[in-house]
Amino acid sequence: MLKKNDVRLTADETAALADLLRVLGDASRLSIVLGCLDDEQSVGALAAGLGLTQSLVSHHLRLLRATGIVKARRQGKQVFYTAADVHVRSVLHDLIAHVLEPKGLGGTA
Amino acid sequence: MLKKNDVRLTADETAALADLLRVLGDASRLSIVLGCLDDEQSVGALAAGLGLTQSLVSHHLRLLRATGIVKARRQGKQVFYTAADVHVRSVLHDLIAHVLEPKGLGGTA
DNA sequence: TTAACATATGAAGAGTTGTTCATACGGGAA
DNA sequence: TTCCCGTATGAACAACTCTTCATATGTTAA
Repeated sequence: MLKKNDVRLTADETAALADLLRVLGDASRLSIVLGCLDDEQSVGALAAGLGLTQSLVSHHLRLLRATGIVKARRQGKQVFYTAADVHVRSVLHDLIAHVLEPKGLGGTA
Repeated sequence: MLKKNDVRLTADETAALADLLRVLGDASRLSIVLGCLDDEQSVGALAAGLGLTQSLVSHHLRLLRATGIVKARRQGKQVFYTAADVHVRSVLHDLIAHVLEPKGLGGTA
């Protein structure tokens, strides 16, 4: 059982979490992650579907993969990306759920 | 009931979520938020407790407040900050829980 | 009023980052 | 082999951000 107000993370844990959040904290990158969160998507499909350059999507995917957010699978000429594991999906789904709630976060106030 | 793989956010919602994550995606700022997540803390107490400059903490708190992550209450000379609402606490606690799980996110792979 | 304390703010610089362009790599088809 | 398609990579630049320093604002006490 975990007491609610026990939020002490070590400096390293805090830094790691901050890194994760920073990587997700870009609109292009976040849309890429969401675009392949529950289904595999090729680089080209992501680029076309999001209206982004193929080069840009590839650059972002490299960082996302290096951070462990996304994993790749090659099939012929194409490379398919999706969430790296169930943790990533869970975290993102939770975040989305919170954002979609009434009086969501990130208000202009 | 929400189907699991329905993660379509509008462009605005995606941008808003990315903004929130970007603001949280800095180690200093994240530590400040965690430092006053469940209890009110004065600026000076946060600075001292985290080993950060008072000026830096104040700068970060301004951004955190502008983003709706934190709220302020003045009492005499001091200003006490804490999480803006239950949403923020919930999101952060969820994130921490996920990070603390075995084989957590943000691996070096 | 003056003085001391707590916080906020502005300017400035070093470092980082997102994007674009051009090009290279790699795989499949002919 | 050559050609085309899909993806990755490197360079370069503008834009942004974190931090520090100095100073201003606001509050309480004397």
